[in-house]
Amino acid sequence: MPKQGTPLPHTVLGSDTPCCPPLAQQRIPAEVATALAPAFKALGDPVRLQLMSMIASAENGEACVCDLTPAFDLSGPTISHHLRTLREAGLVDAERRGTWVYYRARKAVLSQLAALLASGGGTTAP
Amino acid sequence: MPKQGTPLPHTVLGSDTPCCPPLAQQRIPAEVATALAPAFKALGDPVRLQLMSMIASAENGEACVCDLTPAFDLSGPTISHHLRTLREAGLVDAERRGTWVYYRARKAVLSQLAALLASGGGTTAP
DNA sequence: TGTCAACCTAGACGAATGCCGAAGCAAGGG
DNA sequence: CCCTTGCTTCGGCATTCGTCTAGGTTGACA
Repeated sequence: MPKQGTPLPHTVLGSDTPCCPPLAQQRIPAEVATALAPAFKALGDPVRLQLMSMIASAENGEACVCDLTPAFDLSGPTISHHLRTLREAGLVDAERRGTWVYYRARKAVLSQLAALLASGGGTTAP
Repeated sequence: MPKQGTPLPHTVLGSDTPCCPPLAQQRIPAEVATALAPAFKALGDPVRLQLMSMIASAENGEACVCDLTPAFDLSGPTISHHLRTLREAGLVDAERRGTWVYYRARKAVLSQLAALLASGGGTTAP
């Protein structure tokens, strides 16, 4: 294997995921839970949650790593690792353009997760 | 001291949490990320995600542990531990009624999380 | 009162996670 | 051509997580 063939891999949770009936409306099957849990787990860290927000709310829908890294008190490799986690959870896409690497949010997946958490019928009941 | 005075404690993420402007609309501050990440982390496990769904979609809005436990190939204490995690993340409430303990979903919190993930404006962008 | 059932807590252990520094690849100048 | 800059991967610790068995604590019932 010539070492570094593929530029940047993604994973899972594309469009083959069953998903989507609101969590509170119908008991979700084990398969769906197993497929979606990694996405929530990826969001279950303050740094990644901020990264996700910075990427998703960026001007052109994409953010450069060179803009993301200095926003934290963490080393470059650590940020890279968190971005990799987000990528492997299917929450973002990465693309290298010239010198820099840009990350882009997969809004469809975010919507999927939002729909799952949405209360379906009875919104709130204080 | 008779040891077990308080019945069952909850934690965090009640109504003091800032929250809510969609993640993709505006970069969320570190405090908010820190406050919300534990909730996502709690959902980042297949078992807890299923538990959450079973509780949230239960008939009367509440589910008995005695109904939850046999749905998994896990020991009772393990399920109890997962329920505790959900409780400490502020996602569910627990109440002991006679012999059984009932768990109830905090739909308001779920809605909060859903709103955060909702794409605000541009739903999907293939 | 004694006994049983339901559920939680405590302690332990392997596996995964978060962090870093050092090293490796890619692109763009001198 | 080499050298610098940007980002990722690699190898290592310290910490956290998921699971179990064992041992309470509470409530119901004979």
